[in-house]
Amino acid sequence: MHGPRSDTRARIVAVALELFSEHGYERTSLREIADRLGVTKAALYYHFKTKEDIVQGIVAATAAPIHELIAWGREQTWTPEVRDELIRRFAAGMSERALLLRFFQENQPALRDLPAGQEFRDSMIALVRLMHGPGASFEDRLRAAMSLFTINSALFLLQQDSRPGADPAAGGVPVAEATREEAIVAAQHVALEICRLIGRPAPTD
Amino acid sequence: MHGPRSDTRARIVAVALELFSEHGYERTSLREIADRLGVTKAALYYHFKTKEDIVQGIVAATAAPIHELIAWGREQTWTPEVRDELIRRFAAGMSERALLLRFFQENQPALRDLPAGQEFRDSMIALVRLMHGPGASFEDRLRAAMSLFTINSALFLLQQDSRPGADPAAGGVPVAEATREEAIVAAQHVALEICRLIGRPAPTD
Amino acid sequence: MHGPRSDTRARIVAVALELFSEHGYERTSLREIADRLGVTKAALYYHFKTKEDIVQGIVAATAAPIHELIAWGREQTWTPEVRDELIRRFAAGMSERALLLRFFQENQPALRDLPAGQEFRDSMIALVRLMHGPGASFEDRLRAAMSLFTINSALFLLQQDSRPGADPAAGGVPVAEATREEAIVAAQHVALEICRLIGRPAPTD
Amino acid sequence: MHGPRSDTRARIVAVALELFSEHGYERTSLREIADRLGVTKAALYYHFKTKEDIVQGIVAATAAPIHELIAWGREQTWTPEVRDELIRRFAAGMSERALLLRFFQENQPALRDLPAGQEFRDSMIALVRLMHGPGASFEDRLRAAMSLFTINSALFLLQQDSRPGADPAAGGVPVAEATREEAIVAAQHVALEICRLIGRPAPTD
DNA sequence: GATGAATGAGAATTCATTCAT
DNA sequence: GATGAATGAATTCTCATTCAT
Repeated sequence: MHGPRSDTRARIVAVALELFSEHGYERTSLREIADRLGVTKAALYYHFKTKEDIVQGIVAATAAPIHELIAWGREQTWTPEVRDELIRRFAAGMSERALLLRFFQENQPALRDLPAGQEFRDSMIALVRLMHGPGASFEDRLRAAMSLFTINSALFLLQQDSRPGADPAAGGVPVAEATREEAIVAAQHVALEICRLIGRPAPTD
Repeated sequence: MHGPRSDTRARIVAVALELFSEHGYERTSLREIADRLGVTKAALYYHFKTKEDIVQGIVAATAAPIHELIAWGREQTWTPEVRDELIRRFAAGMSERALLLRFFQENQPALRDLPAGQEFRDSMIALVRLMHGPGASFEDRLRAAMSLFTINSALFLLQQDSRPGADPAAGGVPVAEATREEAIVAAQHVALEICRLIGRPAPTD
Repeated sequence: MHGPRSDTRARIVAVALELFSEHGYERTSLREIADRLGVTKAALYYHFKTKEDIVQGIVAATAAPIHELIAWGREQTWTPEVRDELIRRFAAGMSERALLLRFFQENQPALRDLPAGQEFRDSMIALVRLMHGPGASFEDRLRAAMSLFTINSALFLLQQDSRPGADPAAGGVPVAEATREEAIVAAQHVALEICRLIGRPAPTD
Repeated sequence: MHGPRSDTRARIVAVALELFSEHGYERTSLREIADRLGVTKAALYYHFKTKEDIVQGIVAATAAPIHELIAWGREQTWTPEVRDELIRRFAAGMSERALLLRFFQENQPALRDLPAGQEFRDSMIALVRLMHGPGASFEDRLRAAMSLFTINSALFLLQQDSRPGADPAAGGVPVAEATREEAIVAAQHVALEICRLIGRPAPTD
């Protein structure tokens, strides 16, 4: 082992993720990334072959926990407890992965054709399958998916609530302001609730 | 009445929505839109001041039902039945609005600064508020949001399942293939289930 | 006679001159002219074949007094008194022609190839010749030209003096603020002074 | 010393000034500049952020002598001799600055809003103030301005005289053809004459 | 006398990418 | 490990102009 491949490489990945998730992949130019790092565009090309390659780098640097989670899930025999544990573990790393999740959710068009994008979507699908177990109906697949998405959505909702421009009169009701920590706890609660609907008969509408 | 302002204008909106939702806002050039319509780029500029203005046109042409739904919701006094009815009505138009919803979900970075984007987000937030009623906790807001998102996500999930490249071995289990109609029914089921969690105490994890 | 060819035509000329002299020929689009008149671009094309044609229209509507002045000058036998009278008459109409003069001075690149531009320059040259009379040296031609330009420049200078952004410390001295009327009087004074230098031997530098 | 920042940068400035002063700022496209240099448009953007920025570059590369002249003038106590010396020094560099002066005189609309344009006008105003000294009347300011303009105008007049299209019959008199050198000498003569009018009582018209 | 709709040509600008040093 | 200089391809947008009605 010879330590990190290079400090700069890691810094590029970090800054790129930050800018991609904040302003979007297409709206972030390599110049912006280079500027923020205090290097030139050409330097980026020393570390990455293309802009798309930086995305690959981001995934490589961040996706390990999810792969581990999937690997773990595949070793287990499906039970409701395993299912709940999947959600808990998925929620556990959420805070660190928040940028990544946002990046993937909000940049689908750019990511659709990228290997990194495919890979990420496959991971999500794999997680969904692990959650609902074998032989599930479409309805159960949807429940499982929504349970996972809950984790992703909580921080998004939190952000909306604290958005300055938000129309306070909208809906006519005041809403509870939550902290980031409360949001994470709530996300896990709700996600568990939802995944426990799996296998239940649907309500009669 | 003087009929449609112009056929071309409406056709631009339709084609733009189609391309924007399929390939993304940034990846769709005005040339592509014009080509598909059999007109020149300059013709687009006769009808819309800027590319962003086309988005505004899309919203103006599509958002009416949602505004009506919000207006209806504001006239009602909140009850669980009203809440369920909101979901049903929201789900009702889903098929026609599928492109619009996808467009908004997958192009946040481009839409964030656009008036049309703000407006759409405000609409969603307003719906969330109408769903959970006054004095809701963050948890209940999250439940309401997830209930709405379920409608948006069902078609997304359906699409994944039928995606050619999908790794069949992923998760090790076969999944039920659903038709578009079944997906819509399932979406409403699950959305109702989730919104009925509103007000319940959270599970002990 | 059937009166003015059309009211709109005259209004186009007036508005165009105003905008051309304020923002420049190239920076003024036909849309701006049309908008300010409350008509469409296409309407302009009913009255004028091209944008350049509007310039021709401006000249046709404004240049008569200068042509008359030239005609008058050609009828006279040159004397210092005739020369002075040329300046006086040229200065007399200055206020009304201010926009036109400014337009021609500040838009040379656009006007260079236009017939209207040629014509205007020829008029100026003709006036210069009338001022210095036959057999003049280059120096005398320059004196005559500067005498004429003085009229053009006075309003320009006045405008600079009253410009808000003008650096008051520049040059370290306060300057006398003049009114428009004073400027016109001064212009004629100085122009006469200068044209009276014609025929004098040059100073030994 | 690290030599010229880049040869290309300087060549861009030179070619741009040439084309801007010959065909006008608006009528000169970046493609023309690039073509004449044998580079691509994008290369221009490597060296200058915008087209307007090239103008800034032109000024930066050419305005030093004028600034020095102003600085020198500010150090002197005003006397008629200082005033005359200002004109002489201004005239001295005229030949090299001819393009620049023409560019500024004939492209006012484009330059009006540019910092470079403001700066240039301020320089001219500053020179005028230095020429007439403290406590001048508007008339004296006008004399000072005309004296400076004489330098600018001489080459313009020369060019008119040698213009092929010039109507030889105009004014009915033949004119003395001058060489470029004679024009410069004449310009300084006449400019001095005019500036010596400063402080004189006006003629009775 | 005028409009609505459209075009063709071209402009400025941006960006990912390359490569010699 | 990195830079300076440059490119090629595209993009959004503007404008004078046309023409059927």
